[in-house]
Parts: sequence; C-alpha cells; structure tokens
Amino acid sequence: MYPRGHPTLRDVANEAGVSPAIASRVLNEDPKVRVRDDTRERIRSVATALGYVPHSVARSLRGARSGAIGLVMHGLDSPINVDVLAGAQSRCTRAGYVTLLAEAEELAENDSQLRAFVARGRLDGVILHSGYGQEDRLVEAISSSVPAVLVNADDGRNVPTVRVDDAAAGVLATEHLLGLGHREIAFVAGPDGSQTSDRRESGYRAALRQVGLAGGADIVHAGWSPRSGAVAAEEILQRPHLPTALVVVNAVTASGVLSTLRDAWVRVPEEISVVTIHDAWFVEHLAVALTAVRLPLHQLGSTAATLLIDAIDGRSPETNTFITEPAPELVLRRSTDHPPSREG
Amino acid sequence: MYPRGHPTLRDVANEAGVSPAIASRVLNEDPKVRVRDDTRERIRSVATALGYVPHSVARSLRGARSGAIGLVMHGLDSPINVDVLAGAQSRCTRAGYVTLLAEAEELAENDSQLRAFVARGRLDGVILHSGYGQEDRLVEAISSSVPAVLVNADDGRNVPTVRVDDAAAGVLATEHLLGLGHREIAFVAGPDGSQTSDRRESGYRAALRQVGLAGGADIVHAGWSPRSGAVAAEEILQRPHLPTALVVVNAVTASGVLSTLRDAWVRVPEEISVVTIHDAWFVEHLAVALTAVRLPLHQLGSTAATLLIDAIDGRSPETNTFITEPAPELVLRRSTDHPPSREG
DNA sequence: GTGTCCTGAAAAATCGATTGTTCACCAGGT
DNA sequence: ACCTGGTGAACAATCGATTTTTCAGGACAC
Repeated sequence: MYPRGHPTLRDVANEAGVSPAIASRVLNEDPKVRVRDDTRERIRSVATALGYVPHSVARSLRGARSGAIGLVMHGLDSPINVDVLAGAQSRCTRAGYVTLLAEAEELAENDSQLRAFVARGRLDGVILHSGYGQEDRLVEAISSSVPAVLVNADDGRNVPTVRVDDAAAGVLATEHLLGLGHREIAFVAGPDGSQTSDRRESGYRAALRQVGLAGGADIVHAGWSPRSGAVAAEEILQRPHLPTALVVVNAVTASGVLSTLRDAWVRVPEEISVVTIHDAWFVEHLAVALTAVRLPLHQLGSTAATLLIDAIDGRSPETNTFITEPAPELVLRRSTDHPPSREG
Repeated sequence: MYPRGHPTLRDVANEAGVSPAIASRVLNEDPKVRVRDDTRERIRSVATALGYVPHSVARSLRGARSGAIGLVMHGLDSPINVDVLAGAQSRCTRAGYVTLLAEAEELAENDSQLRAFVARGRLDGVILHSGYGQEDRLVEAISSSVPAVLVNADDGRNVPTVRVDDAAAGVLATEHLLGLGHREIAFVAGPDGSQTSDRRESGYRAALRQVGLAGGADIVHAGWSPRSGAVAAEEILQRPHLPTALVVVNAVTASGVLSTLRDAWVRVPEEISVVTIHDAWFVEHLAVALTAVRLPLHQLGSTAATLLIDAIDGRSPETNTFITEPAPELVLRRSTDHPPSREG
C-alpha cells in the first residue's frame, strides 16, 4: 500500500513510467489522444495491479460535476412515498449517479443542514418531493442553487414539475361509487394546504358535478396519518345520517378509517363502501381488503429523475409533466359494493 | 454574479482587499489566528453581501473529509426497514453529515455502481444493512474501502456490528403464547440464510425448551413478503391438525398470513392465535389487530450512525453492540388469546 | 543540411479551499 | 543607529485528477 492508503494517479503514472496526464487519458479512454498500444497496456495493468480507484472528489473539483443527485422527501418514515423514492433512486443509480437523501422538514427547519446539503459542488441536481404546502422557502433555496425538479407540486413556479393525474384518480374512485348506485359520498381529505389532496378532491367534485350532484360534496378533513383517518371516521360515525360511501384521499389515512369502522362494528361494504386513492402494498391486508386507485408512483419518481438528468445534461426539460402511462386504474377488492338501500 | 456562477473564496478576499488565506481563517473562525476586528468585519460582510457559499468539493479535497455517510439498505421499497433508515438518516443529518442512499442488491450486482458509491473521497463511512445472507463480497468490498458499521448481521467479521435482541423478541412472543396455554405453536420463518430470522427462531426454540417442549418446534419457511406469508399460511391450513398459534417472523410476512386466514374464514384468535415480531405501524390495521413485539429499530439505525461517526472520528467503536434500550416489549392487541380447547 | 510534419508523450495550469511558513511593519529597548 | 519582538497579514504548497499547451525526436522532402 501507499503512504496515504490508496494509490493515486501519480503513483500509477510513476510505476508505469509515464506522466499523470497520459495515464488519465488512457484510463478514461479519451479518444482524442494517441498512445502506443504497449504504453496503454502498461498503464492499464499497473492501475489494476495497484488497485487504483479514481478519487471522486478530485475529479469533481476539476470536472465541475459531482455525479450526485439529491432526493428531498417528506416523511421518510412514512410509507406513502417509498414508491416515489425507490423509483427516483433506482433511475439515478442506473444513470450512474449516486443519491443523497434528505428530509424536507429537517432541511426547512435547519439552515445549517440545508447549507450542507446544497453546498456548492456537492450536487448536480435535486429532486424535491413537494406539494405539501408551506415550502416556498425550501424550493426557492434549493432551486436557486442547483437544477431541480419538483414532484407532486402544482405548477406555477418556474421549476419543472412532475406529477400523476390526481384529479383523474379522484374521478375514477368517485365514479366507481356512483356506478354502484351511491349518492351520498363523503371525501376524507388530507391536511390543509396539501396540493395533492386538493387535486384529488377536485376530481371527486368533478365526478359529482358530472351526475348533477354538484351540491353533494361532503368533505371531512383528516391528514396523512392512520390516526387522522381514525379521527375523521369517528367524526363521521357521530352523524345522525351516515354517508353510504367514502373516498379516502390516501391509503394510510384509509387504514385508520377502516380500523375505526371495524372497531365500531360498522360493516364494510354492507353498510358503507370505502375506496382509496393509492394502491399501496398493504391495502389488500387491511381490516377489509380495500378497493383502490392505482397510481404510477414508481414512474413518477423515475420520470422526475429522467427529467432532472436531462436538465443537468443541458437539455431543458418540459416545465410541466404528467405521468399518464400507465393510467390510473381502479383495483377492485372487497370494500366497495352497492349502497345498503339498493342492495342486490 | 460571477463568471462561473458562484463567488469563490478568492472573490471574497479580493473584494475585501485581503488574501484568501486570511479570509478562509476568518470565515472558519480559526482561533489560532490574529486578525484586526475591522478586517474580520469586512471579510464577513463581503462574504454575506456576495452570498458566498464554500465549495464542499474543494474543501473535501484538501481536508480529506467529505462530510458524507453512505446508507446501504435492503429493499428500499419494502416497509420493513424504513425505521432503521429513518433513524440512521436522522442521526447522520443532525451530526452534520449528508447521507448517500444505495440499495444493497443493486450494489452487489452492479460493479460500476459499487465503484461509484465507494469511490475514494466520496464517503467518510458506510452503514450497511445486513443479515440477509449472501453478502460477503459486498461487505468485504465496502469495509475495505471505508469505515463501516453493519446493522443486523451476526458478528464474526472484523467489522463493528449493531443489532437488536432478536432472540429475546422470539422468546417474548413465544412465552406470551405459552402463557396463554398454547402448546402447539408453529414458527413462520423468513428466507433461508437470513440471520435475523435465524435469531428470532432460536428465541422461539429456547422458549419451547424452557417449558420442556424441545421437540415441539414446528418451522414453516416463508420470506419477507406478504405473498410468502400467504403461501406459508395456506401450507399450514392444509394440515389435518392445525397448530393453535403462530409466531410470525416479521410484520410484513404476518400481513399475508392474516389475509389468508381471513379469506379461509379461520377466526383469529378464536381458532388460531397469531403474534409477530416487529411492531410496524400497520399491524394494528391488519385483518385482525395484531399482537406484536416492539423492537427499537429506530434506535438501531441511530446507534449504528453514532458508532460509525465515532469510528470516523478515530475512536474505535465496540465491535459488537446490542440495542437493549428500550427493551423488546410485547404490544397486546386482538390476535392472541387462549387456545380453543381451553377457552375461558 | 535545414525546414516541415507527425507521433507520442511530458509540462504546467487549473479547479477552490486549507494551512504551514514567511514577511513587512512598527514599537520599544539598549 | 541596531537588534528584538510582536502584530497582522501575505505567500505558497497542497489535495488528486483533468486538460491545454508545449516539446522532443524521427521521418521525410527540398
């Protein structure tokens, strides 16, 4: 081994009896350079023999590229966004980038963490999982330092944005219930300010309007946690008149809703139908196997990564992209059926 | 703005009429240097005015530290390990490190990804989520390049290892069932080669031995997926004689087990009790709210990070650490009760 | 014999910050 | 006048790889 542990390019060059310059070009297969075959061979075999590994930091410093992409996610410990994360991570990795992971809340609260994350030279670009409201400063701070792509945000900033068709998903879920004969359908929404929830809600409203039920919108506010879903369900159960069906904004929220209904001995779907948006892995294992709208969330992540990489490579990406393929799709399970008054 | 976008230290120094050397020392608050107060002020205000941000890559090159820690996880899209990931990520971030995320399978399969990840200078250390078997090459490749801490692996390598007390969790789950009067208890195990599963199984066996049921061990092999749990449950249901209780190695596997039991109209816990190890968020929302052993997985991640940071700072960490605080704990829910023959 | 061209490779500058060494200047002592 | 000492800051080397520029030496033509 060498004094400081790893052999450097200079060590390889010395050992091969050439200059670092020519060693660099040979090892990087620079086509614009003419080298004798035996020299080329010698350099290569010395590099292998010494176990030479390029120093990524030195390379970045000179090359102005770090080969790293930042992933800023909400709620790392929540299962909601793992698909997006996995899709983005996988695409970045396959493209030869390494990925840096950060949590949006931490970054927004802690300036020194934010600075460390976007420190110059560290990142070639950032994928910012967004649409949670109240994140203008973060988006601004990040997108002014490095190329960025937003995931799930509404458009309206001058930063490229990618999202799935949440409104269509809301329509699909609601039309399914309408088709089964339901007319009293409540929407269990996410937290205030969530653009994702708002778009799904607007789909729900649109579907109601379509059948002339414009005034029938019935919104119950919850959040992204099982607990908030449970609270919303309790609220609904205290009404004198139950709706015959629920559209729940999200699968995690729905898990809380279903558990509360089970504990209150309200039968699903006999007494009340439930459909959710987001076909997560666990929905078929909940208290009742849950009918859900499948969204291409993995694609969402990977497409965001693709767009970002385009931007890094200098191709300016579209500013507003919908993932339409595969299209949102209803996955039928046990939790939806005709409303009680019309059963059979 | 400056030619290449961001002002450099030299720009700040020029603007303030000093040398880069003194600017660096002032901005880093080097105590060993004497500077007049007005000079100090001038440098600081120029830096602020110009919006100077240090170039992390240049700093790393000189300082031999990158300020980055690698997190290598199994199954990023699986919910099993998010707690560990979140714990490690959070601890690293708070300590001022950024975190690089990679998937163990990808790295093991793809040499160029592995090389990009452990390229010299990029990482100060790696937390390697382990214990899945068949990963010797990966552990070797990583731990020979940078300081590393293994999570969940058996010891026996010369790499520091952290884990929770899986055996104790297995004992706890099994003793709970024994205490309820069960004597025919099957263990639904993880995949072959999983050290985590093996340790939990050994706890199960130990608890049986403790009450003189050494020969009563009944192992059904499954895996980490809901599907594998479902298959295992189907296998059990085809027996002429059902066990009265199941210990399931993991909550995700258990979700498949429970769904299969529900679909086969086998009542839990009236006909069969089920307990799982790993009190994930969703276990209370499954087909039946599931009794589970809570493990300090978040702590596991954060302790691994702490040990790694110690190692990076030159303090050699213990080679074999158990997370004992908080201790494994049984969380009682609906899925366990007395066996049918003794009910009441 | 000298100038030109080409090949193959070395030299040196560069990326931006850090850090050990050196240095100019002034006050005070002899 | 001359040396000493301390202050405040500049100088220059360094980290490791990349890349532009330069150069040595042989072949060839005139």
